[in-house]
Amino acid sequence: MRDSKAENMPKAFDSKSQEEKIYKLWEESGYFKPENVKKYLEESNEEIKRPFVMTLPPPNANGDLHMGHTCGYSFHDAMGRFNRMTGHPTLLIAGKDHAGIQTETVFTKKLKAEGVDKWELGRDEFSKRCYEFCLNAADNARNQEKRIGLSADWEREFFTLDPRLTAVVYETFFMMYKDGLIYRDKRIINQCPHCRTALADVDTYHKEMPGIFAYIVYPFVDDKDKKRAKERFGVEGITVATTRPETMLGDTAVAVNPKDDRYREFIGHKVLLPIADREIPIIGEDTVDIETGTGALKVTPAHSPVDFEIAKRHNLLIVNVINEEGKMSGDIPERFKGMETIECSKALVDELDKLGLFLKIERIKHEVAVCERCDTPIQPIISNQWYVNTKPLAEKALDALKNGDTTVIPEGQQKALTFFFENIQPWCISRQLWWGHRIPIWYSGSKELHDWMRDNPGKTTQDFEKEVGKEAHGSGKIFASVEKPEVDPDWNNEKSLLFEEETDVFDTWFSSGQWPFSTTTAINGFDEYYPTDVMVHGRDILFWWSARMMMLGLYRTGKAPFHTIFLHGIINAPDGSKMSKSRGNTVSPVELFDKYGVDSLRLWYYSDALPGANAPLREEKIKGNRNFVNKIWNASRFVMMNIDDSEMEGVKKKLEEGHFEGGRVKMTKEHIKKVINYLTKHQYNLGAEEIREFFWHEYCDKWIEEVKNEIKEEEVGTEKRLNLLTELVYLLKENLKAMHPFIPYITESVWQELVLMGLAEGILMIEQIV
RNA sequence: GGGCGAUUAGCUCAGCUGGUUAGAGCAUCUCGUUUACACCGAGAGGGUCGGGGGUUCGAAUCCCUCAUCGCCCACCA
Repeated sequence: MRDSKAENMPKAFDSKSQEEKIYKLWEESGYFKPENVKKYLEESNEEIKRPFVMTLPPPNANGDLHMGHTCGYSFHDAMGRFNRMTGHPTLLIAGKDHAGIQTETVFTKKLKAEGVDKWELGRDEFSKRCYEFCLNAADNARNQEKRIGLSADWEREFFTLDPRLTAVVYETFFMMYKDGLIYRDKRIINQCPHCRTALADVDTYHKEMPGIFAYIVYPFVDDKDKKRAKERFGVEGITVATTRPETMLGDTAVAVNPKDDRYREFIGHKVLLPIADREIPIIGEDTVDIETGTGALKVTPAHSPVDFEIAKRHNLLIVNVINEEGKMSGDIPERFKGMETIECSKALVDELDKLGLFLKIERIKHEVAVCERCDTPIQPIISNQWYVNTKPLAEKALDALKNGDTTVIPEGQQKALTFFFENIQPWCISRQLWWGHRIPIWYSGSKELHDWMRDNPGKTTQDFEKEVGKEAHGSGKIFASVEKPEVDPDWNNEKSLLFEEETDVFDTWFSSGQWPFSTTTAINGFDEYYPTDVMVHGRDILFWWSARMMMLGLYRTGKAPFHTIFLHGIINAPDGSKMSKSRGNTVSPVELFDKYGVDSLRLWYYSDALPGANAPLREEKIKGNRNFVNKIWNASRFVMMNIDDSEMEGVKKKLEEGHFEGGRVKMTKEHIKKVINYLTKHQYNLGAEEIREFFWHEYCDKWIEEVKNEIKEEEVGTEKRLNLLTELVYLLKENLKAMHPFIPYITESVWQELVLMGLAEGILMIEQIV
């Protein structure tokens, strides 16, 4: 250990070595656990308030933290530390996310590099190895969380696939299934041909891409119609315009607006779908825009959500022509089968041109939905998936927002969330992946049988056998259960009973949407720690995450999972653009930790990453904060240095007696009151400004300078000197407490220096701000 | 198309429910200090608070309107 003399303190605050040392001290103190905080409060006769609890967003287990993560954790930690220092046994639950699609992709690549094929390995072994991979890889992210100073209870950290959480997630699923809130449905879904899975709407985003607008003639069947069309339109049919010619093979109608004079008389008549040679009707639909294209809309129910709705209204056939891989398939001419959609589009245009049915092509730019993970344009296809009926859940969430059980900061985002809940759509929760929580469903007979029975209401398993040509080995009913069911009461058949297990996994958000109650339940602390207090994350995942947590939390517990959603700002690149790996403009937080120290970065987050704001990275500001942190170090060093060895006992005694009054004390007390107020109201920018302003310009620039002059003339050991020095120490300690939630490392480092000199005790982290 | 937000000093931003000469950090300039700290101190310059209109004794703050920018949601044959 270093000599406790202040003269031996280094002239500049060495953040890196101190951070390591101090974090270890905190961790070993045990005060990251609420039980120990409680014990401490009891022993020191402090008031014990209700627990303060936050469940933290789990970052990807195999990734690095980015500037957004560390921003969030800076806010979590400030809230946690503030509450811990004001009488609340505080629990921060951290986690690591299994991150479905992303991890499956990464791990598959990793296996490949090792010469292992995922399909040969098989699903169970893959999952087992991937689980281990995640657990091992999690150290990296965890160390980065610790580095930012996060005072989480690491003994209660969770991996999102932890069996204890899975149990809760399954329980929720069974309840919802029983309540009819979860159902299987055949709808248009967003299929990512690359990831080969269904995606929820929120998992896609829109991107402007070049495209085509092709005009194609669908000739009339009836000669009279042909003649009339020829007179009117110059061609013997009705012309449709489309951006995706390949979908025409799945057309089952042409829709026109009944108000459209050009086409009204043809409603109910038939055209011949070229190439497919299928007669399809002209139907009247008010939703068709007369102005767009030719005013005649080709209807492809299987591959367009809008067309699907039209088809439902008009009882149209649904013809699937694109499969899960984005390739042409189904009831189409052989020559197109297996083609990529673009290839097929070209081939069709060529053929149509030869038939004289292709009029023209326009080059356009349009917004295309693409997969959030891989940027591949999504294919809308018809598919059987699992859904959550979100309507009733959203209503409860809306109530919670309206009656103030949950408040969103900033206010504008509360409106956005309200709007989201008011217009909520069914939530597709099944994903065709291996990595995740397998949906606990067993199909009696087979999945195919079940889906066929749903498609053909009123028909029997015998009909299935006849029409599909496969044997039925079950009733087609569904059993929600983790373990394979033993019997199917509806199966009284001499044929053997077989069960097929659902292979799909849950959307990650279905499990992470239960985070506040799944984690508190898993630590047997639900009664004590739920509902939690504040949920902190970036506003980019408000609908994905907090919205789901509210719905599922209210459903399971009847209580909103948190009273406040605090959405910190988004950190952008210095030029104001989004940080992204593909742009190559990301900055690693670790780099900034090393360069300026953690406290400096934290302080910058508090002042710039405000709710509702976009914060372009400003290194000069972080540098300025570094200077402030160093100022604290040196001011403290100076105070300590000025106490002569012979005066030490006197100062200690006066500190213990604790009679402090006068202008400086009064001002400091008012200052601390302000800081508490700012922290209570989540105004971290004002808090950060306040502590900086006060410590630097009041404590350092005025008071220390004044005292410096006043003691210059004094003999060592006089009462006046002792009083002045003791007051400075006292005020320093009070300031350190108030500053600790913002900049924990420097304040604790100084506190520990004071401890070495016998001017303070214990650990600052647990000191109570009065 | 719908929603949300922004526009204040050279730059990045504060400024809560309207109230004395509009603030901070960084940058710039002047002076000082080298036994707490040059990652320092004292001080200075710099803004008709996007335009226009209104409410008010009083508006950066409330209302209307226009302009520009950003984000989100939905759709696009």
